[in-house]
Amino acid sequence: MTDRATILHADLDSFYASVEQRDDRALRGRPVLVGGGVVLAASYEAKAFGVRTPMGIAQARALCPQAVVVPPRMKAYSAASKAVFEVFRDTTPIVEGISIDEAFLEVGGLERIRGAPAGIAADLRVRVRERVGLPITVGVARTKFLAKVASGVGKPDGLLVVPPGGELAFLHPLPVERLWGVGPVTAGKLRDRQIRTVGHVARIGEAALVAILGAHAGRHLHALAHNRDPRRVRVGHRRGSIGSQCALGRRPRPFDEIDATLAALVDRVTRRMRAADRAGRTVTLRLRFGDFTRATRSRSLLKATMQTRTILETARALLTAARPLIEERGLTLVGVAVGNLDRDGAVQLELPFDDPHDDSLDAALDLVRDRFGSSSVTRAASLGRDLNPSVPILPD
DNA sequence: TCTGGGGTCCTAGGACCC
DNA sequence: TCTGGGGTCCTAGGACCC
Repeated sequence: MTDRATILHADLDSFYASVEQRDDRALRGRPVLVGGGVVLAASYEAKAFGVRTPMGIAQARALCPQAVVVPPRMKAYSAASKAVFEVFRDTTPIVEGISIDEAFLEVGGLERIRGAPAGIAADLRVRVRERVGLPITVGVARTKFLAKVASGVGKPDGLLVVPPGGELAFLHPLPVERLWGVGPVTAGKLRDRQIRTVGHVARIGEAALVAILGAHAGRHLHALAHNRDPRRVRVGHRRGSIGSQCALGRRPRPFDEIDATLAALVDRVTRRMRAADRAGRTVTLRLRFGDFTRATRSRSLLKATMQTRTILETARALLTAARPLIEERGLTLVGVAVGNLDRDGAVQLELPFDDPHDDSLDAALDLVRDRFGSSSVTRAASLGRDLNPSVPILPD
C-alpha cells in the first residue's frame, strides 16, 4: 500500500432512477420507482420514505403512494453507462468496472498531468454531470475496499476523501453492514455476539472471527477492519459466465411450458454468447421453488461451445432429471447459465526450472499475478519430478 | 404486501491422477 | 498389497454484490 490515497470508487446514485429523471423533466424532484414486480431502483425522494431495493412494488407504493412507477429501459441505462465509462477512461487508463454503474479508478501517477486525487475526483463528478447528466458519488482512499466504503458513506451526489492516517478513525465507528462482503447472514452472526461496529470487529482478533465466520471470511473481514486490502485496480476483466433467468410466479406450470421457457432462455443466452464471441463448457440449470428453496444442476461438456442446440440439449437433460423435484415443490423460477467461458487470448509461458521447488518460480508467478490479477494466473501443471513445469498466463 | 435479473467467489466431498 | 502426499476437475450449495 502506498502512502497516498490514489484509488477512486465512482458510483452513480440511484442509477436507473436518475436516468429516468434525466430523460423526463416531469420526474425531477419527485419520488420515482423503476421496476416491474420489484423495485430495481428508487430515487432519493422515494428512499426518504423508506423504499429500498429489492422491495415489492406494492409494498413500496404503500410506503410512498405519490411515487411514480416507470418500467425499466435497459437500453437507455447501458447507453448511459457507456458514456460514463468513457468519462472514466478519459480520466485514467486504469479503470476496473464493477457493475453497470460503478468502477474503481487508479489515479496515482497522474499528479503531473491532472493534479492530486481529490481534485481529479471533483473534476470527474463535474464531467459526468456535464457530459451525461447524472449525479455520481466518488470515494477516495488508499485501498479499494475503503474507497468503496467512502463512496457509500458519501452518497448521494458527494465526494469523500479518506486521508492516509485517518482511515481507522473513519472506519471503526461504522456499522458492520458497511463492510463490503457483510450481508444479512454474516451481520446476523456478528449481531448474535453483540458485534455491531467495524471497530469491534477489529478488536476481537482474527482467531475469534475465524471461529465465528470460517477461515476465509474471518481472515478477510479481520483484514478489512484494519484497512488491509492489497488488491490493486485491475483492467481487462472478462466475465466467467453468461446467464438468463425468468421468474414464473406462484401459479403451477405444466412441464411443457417450463420446457418452452427453458428453450427461450437458452436462445437468449447463446445469442449473447455469440455477440460476445465467448464459448462455454459448463451448463448450469438454476431452479427456485414455491417454498423459496433453491437448487442448481450443472454439467460440463468436453468442449466449449456457443451452439444453441448443444446447450439446449444439455439444459433439457438437467431439467428432465430435476422433474421429480419440480413436481414436488412447485417451480417459481428457472434460469440457465453457461460458465467456464473460454479464455481466448490466453498466453502460455514455458519457464524451465531445474529444481521444481525453486523459489524463483513462485517469485515469477507473483510478478505475473501482480500484473494480471491473482485469479487470472494459474499453473499449467503441478511440479512433479518428471513434469515439464510451465506457467500459463490467462488474462480473463 | 412475500422477494427480479445479472453476476462473483468460496466451501466441500468425491472421482481420478501421479 | 498397502500406504501416503499432492494435485485437478466436477458438482452442489450458499453468501454476497448491484
